[in-house]
Formats: sequence, structure tokens, C-alpha cells
Amino acid sequence: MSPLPALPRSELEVARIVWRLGSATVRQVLEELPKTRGLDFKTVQTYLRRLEAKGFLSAKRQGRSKVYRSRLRPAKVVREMIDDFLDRMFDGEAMPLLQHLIHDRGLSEEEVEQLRQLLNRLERENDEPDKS
Amino acid sequence: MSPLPALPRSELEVARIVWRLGSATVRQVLEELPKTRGLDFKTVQTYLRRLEAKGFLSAKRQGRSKVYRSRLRPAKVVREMIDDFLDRMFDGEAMPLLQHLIHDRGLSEEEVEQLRQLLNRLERENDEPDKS
DNA sequence: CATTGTAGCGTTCAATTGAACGCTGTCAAT
DNA sequence: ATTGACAGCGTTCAATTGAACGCTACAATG
Repeated sequence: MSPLPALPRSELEVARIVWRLGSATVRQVLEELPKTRGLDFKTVQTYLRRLEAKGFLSAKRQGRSKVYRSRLRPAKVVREMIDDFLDRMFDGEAMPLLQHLIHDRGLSEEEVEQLRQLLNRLERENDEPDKS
Repeated sequence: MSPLPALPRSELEVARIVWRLGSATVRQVLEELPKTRGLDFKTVQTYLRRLEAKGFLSAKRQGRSKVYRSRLRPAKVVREMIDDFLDRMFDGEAMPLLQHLIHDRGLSEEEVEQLRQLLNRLERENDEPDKS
């Protein structure tokens, strides 16, 4: 229930790499970062350490290295961050954001189609309640 | 082009009030804040000062008070913040966010309908190019 | 066995952010 | 004219964040 610690820019960037790889050492994360990013090994190490301290990642020693992995379901973390963003920007309302996304940003033809399908699927699920 | 200064939580909260009111003094902003927020007058003053320094707001003196108003189109600022969020969370892709919003959060029946209409309107606009 | 590189740990440091003062100036009522 | 009450300005202060060291441990290689 406690509203998740802050997950600032740089730490998020690193966390997302761990999420994507499933598990990773400092070096692996470093290698996944865009070459242009130019972060130091020690810096990445610091961010991973902080992510562990905040409870986002867990780590276990493997030989001389430490292997980090996600402790929380990434989708859940993402969800919380979206909720938080919604709160800050639109008092928690989803519609204004959707509106901005659709109206203000050029969605590609393809994206529009996908979106439409999402909606249809949702309607079907609504009509015919759980059948699993 | 310069990517807009950071607009952190508390400052955004204050900025949004000014956006909503069109223009406001420190005291007006203070009064619009939820009573539970309990910010000091001076604190709000500080945030407004910072917002002005960062170029989000402009201020002109009116009698003994200062009246703040938005210097940038709020919708534009919002848009930039959405883009930034998208970058941080989903490498700039809108789809994953839309998916999360629709699939993960319970949109109300009504919201779904509104959304569908947004899509339809968009299609119409696409078919028949600008005629304004 | 000595050397060398890589990893971890603890620390540091500047900038930003959340929050609030103290001093001064001034407008407004006694 | 004097006294307040409020507003602005500059300042402060702790916590967080972006970024990076220095020292030590150790494991592999010559």
C-alpha cells in the first residue's frame, strides 16, 4: 500500500534494462545503455544499489559479481507510475490524457486500428462475463 | 526548442492552479489549494517565483501584490510533459500507454463511448482533409 | 607467486526540490 | 502620525538525484 518510492529518470532507465533482460549485472546494464549515454561503470553501480535499497530490485551475489533482478512486477510498477502521472497532471482522470494522445499526437493509421481493436475486445469481454 | 525546464510535483500543482484561474496572486493560489495541503504562504510564493524564473509564468505587479499568469500555452506544456513521460517509460511509443490505460485501468462504460467517438471523429477528419 | 584488472562498498559533491524564515516596504485603519 | 497586517525579496536547509571516486578484495594469467 505504501506508495512506492520515487523512481527518477536515471534510475528508471537502468531499471527498465533489468526488467527487459530479466536479470543483469552492472556490466550488462552498462552494455545495454546507448553508447552516447556515457555513464561510468561506478555510476550504473550506484543506481543499481539505490534501486535495491528502494526495493525495486533484488540482488544476489554470483561469483564476484552481483546479479540484479526485479523484485516487483514491472507491469505493476509501470501502472503505479501512470496513476501517479495522471494524478499530477489531470487529477487522476484518464480521459484528458487519452484525448491528448489521440488528438494532439499524430497516431499512425496502424495505431488507430490497433486502438479500435482494443476497444472492441473490451466490449466483448464486457458483454460475456468471465468464462475461463 | 530547448526542452523546457523541469516542472516538479509541487510547482506543477501550483502552476495548474494559475492555468485554471487564468491569473492569480499568491493568496489566490493558496486559497485554491486543498485545505489539507497545509502549505505556507511563503512556500507558495517561492514556487511561483521559481515558476517565473523558469519561464513558465510571467508576473506583473498590481498594487502591492504580484499577479501571475501563464507565459506558455498550458496545452503545450502538458504535451511536452506527456512526450517526456512517454520517452522515459516506453521509448516514446504511445501504444503501450494506451494499452495500459484501456486494459489495466477500468474505463467506465461512458469513457469507452467517448473514446470510440474520438476515434470516429479522427477517421472522418482523415478521410476528408482540411476544409476550414 | 606477483600482477593486473574488475567488482563491491562506502563516500563524496553539486544541483534540484520541498518547504519555510527574516527583514523590509507599504497600504490601510486608528 | 503610528501601528499593524500583509507582500516581496533574498536566504536557508534538509532530502533527493545525477554522477563519479578511492580503497579494498579477489580471481585469473603470465
